[in-house]
Amino acid sequence: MAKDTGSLRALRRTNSERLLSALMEHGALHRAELARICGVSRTTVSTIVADLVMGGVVMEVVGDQVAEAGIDASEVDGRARGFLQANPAAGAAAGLDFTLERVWGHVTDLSGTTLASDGATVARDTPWQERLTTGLALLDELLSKAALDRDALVGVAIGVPGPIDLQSGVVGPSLPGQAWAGVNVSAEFGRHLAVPVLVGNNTRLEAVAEFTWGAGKGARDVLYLGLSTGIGSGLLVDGNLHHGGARGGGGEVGHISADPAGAPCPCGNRGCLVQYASLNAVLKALSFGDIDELLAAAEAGDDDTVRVLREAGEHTGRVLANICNLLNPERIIVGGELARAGDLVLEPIRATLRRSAMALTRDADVVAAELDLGARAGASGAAALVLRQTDQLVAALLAGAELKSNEAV
Amino acid sequence: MAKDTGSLRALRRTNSERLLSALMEHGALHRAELARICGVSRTTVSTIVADLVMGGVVMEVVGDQVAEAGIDASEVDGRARGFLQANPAAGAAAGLDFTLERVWGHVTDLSGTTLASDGATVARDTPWQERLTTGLALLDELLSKAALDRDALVGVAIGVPGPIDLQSGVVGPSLPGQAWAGVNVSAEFGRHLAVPVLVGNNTRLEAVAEFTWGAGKGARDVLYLGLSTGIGSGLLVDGNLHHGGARGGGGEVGHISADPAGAPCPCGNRGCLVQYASLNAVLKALSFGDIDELLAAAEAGDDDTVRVLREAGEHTGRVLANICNLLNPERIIVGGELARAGDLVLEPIRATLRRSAMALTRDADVVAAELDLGARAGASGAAALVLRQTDQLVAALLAGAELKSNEAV
DNA sequence: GGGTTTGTGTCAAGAGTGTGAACGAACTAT
DNA sequence: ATAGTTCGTTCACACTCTTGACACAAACCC
Repeated sequence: MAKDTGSLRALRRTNSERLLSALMEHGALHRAELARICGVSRTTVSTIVADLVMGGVVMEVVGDQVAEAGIDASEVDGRARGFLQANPAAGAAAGLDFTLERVWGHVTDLSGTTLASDGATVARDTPWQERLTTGLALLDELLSKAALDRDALVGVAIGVPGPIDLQSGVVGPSLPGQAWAGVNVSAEFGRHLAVPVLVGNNTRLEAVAEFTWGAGKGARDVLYLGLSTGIGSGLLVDGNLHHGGARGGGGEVGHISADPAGAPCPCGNRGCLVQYASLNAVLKALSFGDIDELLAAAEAGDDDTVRVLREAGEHTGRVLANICNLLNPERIIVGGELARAGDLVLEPIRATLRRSAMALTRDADVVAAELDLGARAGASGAAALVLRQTDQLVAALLAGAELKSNEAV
Repeated sequence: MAKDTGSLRALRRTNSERLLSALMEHGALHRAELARICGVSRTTVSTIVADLVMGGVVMEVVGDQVAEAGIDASEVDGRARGFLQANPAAGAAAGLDFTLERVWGHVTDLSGTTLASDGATVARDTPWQERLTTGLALLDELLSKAALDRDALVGVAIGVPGPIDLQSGVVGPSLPGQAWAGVNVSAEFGRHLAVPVLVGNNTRLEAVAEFTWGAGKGARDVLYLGLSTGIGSGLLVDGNLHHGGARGGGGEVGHISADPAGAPCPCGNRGCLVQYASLNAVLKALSFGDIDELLAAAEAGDDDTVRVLREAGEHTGRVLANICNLLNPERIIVGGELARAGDLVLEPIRATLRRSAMALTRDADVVAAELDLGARAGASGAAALVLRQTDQLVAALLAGAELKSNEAV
């Protein structure tokens, strides 16, 4: 089979893809509606759907599931519709998120439902080869928990610290001692996995998680800001994730200068935002040991704490105002540990933004991240990144379905 | 005809589009090569090409034109190839650029060759309705010069000052007295033109011109900076023109703050870049009347002039460093009148950028705009914008070709 | 309750598209 | 001049989608 040149087969594949994509996007549909959406005849829909059901990619919705899917079929005249939906269990997406001392793994089905999620700690000085095997072991463990094997995966995404060069795919240096620096993560994991491997920066993956399931849902121009040890960001431009620029070095909001007259930063600039609004900077200014002390003091209304958080927010707001004038996002999501301070940091951001940005760009919504800010966010974002690649995903599913239907015959 | 639902026709159309796109991208190809590139059989290529030739969209390259197209067919064995190329005369693209006191029009063929280009002046207080008729008259005049009629157009793009709201398509307010404020330019021109009408900000269109034909050729992540009366910009993200954000307010680099402690700006911010690096600001600081005086003094080596230009460059460089850390463009193009000062302003930009941006993002090329910086740039960019929409363009050509081939029968 | 309306899903006939194999054409190398 | 190579075209064939017709199922109308 698979004489793929055949452009008549390509037509059928194209139509199959359209049908499946429509089902994944709209949830559950009946054949006639599907035909209208995709611009093909009901006949064609029926024949293709029969194949897809045979391949296990699509399933008929029966009985209670109809109500569950939130369809009211009773409102209209005519024959009852046979509803169809993409089979969430036709495949799985996995994400692995490597931070300095931890690996977190996350496996979801195609609807984004979490099947398994867990983490493991690693020593700071662990070389990347060892991290890789640890990550793969974690992945296999999660898969077995979910009663799946690697064949079920439609893709895997890997989160690492630091920038990823767009052309070479190699991770660039960021912090000294970055374990993955100089490694082509996609290629290395590709040796062990038979599916596409995507790579992204940790913070950008958190952003993807928010775009997909959190505060960024439905928006097309979003900036996610991660106020953590460092300050990273993820950017959604017209519905597409920004790739990080020519050498993947983009998104470093933490080293945008909030004050050109400020203190020098190791990066070469002066008055970088990290000096005012990173978790480290705030803790240091208040001599707190960790975020919980900070939050306790904030809740108690400690003046110094409120002031430092306000100043952090104001500096952040000034930087955001500049970004708004450049890109005019419709929504700004603030995440990272410091976002747990809530309005104490968000309100100063909003006020400064409204004061400093231009009339047309200043009304961006500034909202807190919705997803849990723990270690899981990056890994779930990685899985989300896989699910976002609808095209590849659909193609993978169809290839798999073709195999299965052939086996069946 | 044109029962467009027919998905078999869709297949043929898809293949026709692929063939035509390949021809437009690669220049000139023979049938076998075309088949290899598009993944279809030579048979199919032959039949489709026959139709396209009939429709006038594609033409056979004969005689001297072969050498002209830069093909050496002699190097290989086998039968001589019949080369094909997209017919540049199969359609035309037009751009109209409205500035405060001028309209400029530009008409090109499909290869981007200028067919006609001219301008007209209008009074500052002319309402938009009158500007519209002036523009259309100019367009018709240019078309008649080029011996074309409106049917030949595959699209028109309009440049206006100010932001364009993404959802509504309405021009937002910018300068007081902006003639187009509140107008849906695309819809209004659409009443008079039977082709797609695109709308863009003046500066962004200059950027498109540079991306397409000037200093931005071949790059995928580019920032164009227009240092003129105001400071605007155009942004290319991974090969796509940035649309200006949620409300079209993006790109306002001039109101990014270069110094939070600087003087207040009417926009609400402090120390905006326009205060240091706009043409007006520089002229005012040196008490010059126009750009020519400035350039003369610069060439004469006047210390004050050199200093002010250096400071303008340094402020610009600081702002660009922040943008580089956010988006990591591979190339930055500096245009607008002030760019005529050349290295006197570019070198300080480069030096500041190298000092202030992060290691990975600081090596963006900073180059001067290549195209003439006169009134023509915006209009030619508008035409380029039309040519960039390859999909729509190809679709329009095929529709036209189908008509013509039917007429022929 | 029965007839009508509306809309769904499937079947057979028909039209259109792309492919593969085979063939003639044209050019290079020996 | 001959062999080898590649190109462009022709024809039978296989495949896909559509159209029109029909059976079916629910809701509406009287």
